[in-house]
Amino acid sequence: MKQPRSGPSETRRKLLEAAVRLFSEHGFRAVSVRQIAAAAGVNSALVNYHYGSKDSLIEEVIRASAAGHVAERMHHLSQAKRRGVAFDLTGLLRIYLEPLLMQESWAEQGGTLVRLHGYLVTERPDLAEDIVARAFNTVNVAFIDELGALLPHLTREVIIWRFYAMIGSLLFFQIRPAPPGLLSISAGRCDSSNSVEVLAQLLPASIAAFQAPMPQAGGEDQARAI
Amino acid sequence: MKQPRSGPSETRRKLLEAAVRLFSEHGFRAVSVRQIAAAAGVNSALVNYHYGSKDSLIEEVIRASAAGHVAERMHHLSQAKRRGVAFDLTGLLRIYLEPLLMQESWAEQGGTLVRLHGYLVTERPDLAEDIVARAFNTVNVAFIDELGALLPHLTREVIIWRFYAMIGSLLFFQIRPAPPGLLSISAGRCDSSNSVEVLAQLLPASIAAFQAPMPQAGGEDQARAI
DNA sequence: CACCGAGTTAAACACATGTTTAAGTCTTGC
DNA sequence: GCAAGACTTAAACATGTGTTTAACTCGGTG
Repeated sequence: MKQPRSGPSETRRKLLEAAVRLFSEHGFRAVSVRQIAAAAGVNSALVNYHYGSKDSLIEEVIRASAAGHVAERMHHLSQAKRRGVAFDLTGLLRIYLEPLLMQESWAEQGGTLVRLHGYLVTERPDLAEDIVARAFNTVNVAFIDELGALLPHLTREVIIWRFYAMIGSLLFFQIRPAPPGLLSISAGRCDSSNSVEVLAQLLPASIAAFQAPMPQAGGEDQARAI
Repeated sequence: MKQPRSGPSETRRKLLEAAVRLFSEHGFRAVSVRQIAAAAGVNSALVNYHYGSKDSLIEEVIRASAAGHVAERMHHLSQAKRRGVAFDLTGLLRIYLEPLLMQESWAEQGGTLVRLHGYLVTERPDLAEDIVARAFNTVNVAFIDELGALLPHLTREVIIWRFYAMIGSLLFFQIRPAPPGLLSISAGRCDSSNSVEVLAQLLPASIAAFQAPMPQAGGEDQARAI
């Protein structure tokens, strides 16, 4: 009646899946190794056996979650470039944001990767710089390059500032449950768990933000003027 | 040679100060009661004696940190309204953002309150809705009202979406150390620990975002079009 | 068959956590 | 002076953490 010994690294996969789900729902610090093992239905010593340590598991979770998305977005980008299509700002930002919000490919529910990224950045800044650089820098640089080509009136620095501002908004909207106050202040009419709506709101605002003129040099003098 | 018994609730104050500093630097989950007591130079049982529990201390930390800022911003707002001055979008957003970034009044270093808010939202979503509502809703609603008066082409919902997008960017830039990739991609030229620079970058982009036209109705159809 | 080694298990380890306890100290008001 | 009570202390408590250990299972190979 016993299952045939589940093929090598069958439980490895189950552990990774459980870890992705739990980490993306509650963060890295709030989820224990034992909870992950329980969710995967295996002994808790196995995460150390298969992944060495919790930190290595975290690293692997991000790596595995990011790989598919990065590939997908790079593919869309090069495809759009080849066809010479979608190279207005709207098309470009859509290619960047849509996979992150809709998550058609890798996992079922949307936003998993974005939330993992957010938790990593806030809870494990010691790991974040390296992991994020490895996982996201290439795709981010590629999009920043394209943004630079479409926005010749901006320096690269300003583009980077605005790119990160957009990521910040995206991360904030992906917090679960909703960012506190969003629902109550809007009387329930702004629901950030509706990814389609988030995209519809974020896109035109981000486009306008990127199209804004250069900030005036010497922010010092400006900033004091209140 | 012993200090005269430090007045009642002298250590209460020391505990709160240490908690604000440590929580805002490392988050709520990463800082233990014992670390706070050690930083305050008192016995670790005293945080439970004076504050009841770690959760109550967290609540008090946010409440105490927010009180000064909220008052300051409401004061600036009503003052500007009375003088009929600064009521373009730039002036309004400056009144909102400047105290959060510069933090002239309550604490020395900038961004403390913003980081506390960010950690609360990501690490303690169970406490966040209530605490944030009590601490920030009045000032946020006040600013959203003024934004609505200045942006008659937008519905209130859209204003709320864009307001929260701005808060998300702000939170992201206040992460310490810098959001991973910001420094490396920009080769060190974008430094989010420079609050003056953050304000100079965030302000024109947010202004443009608020001035953007209404998003087209029926985001569904739009969003699928890739 | 014997055996190797990858996989799995329950138990233990060493330590950190938030909180409580019981005894103590000191200030204050009567 | 002395009792009431706010405050402080070291120690213990109960639980949870990541990780390690030693025994064990079992399929595949020489």
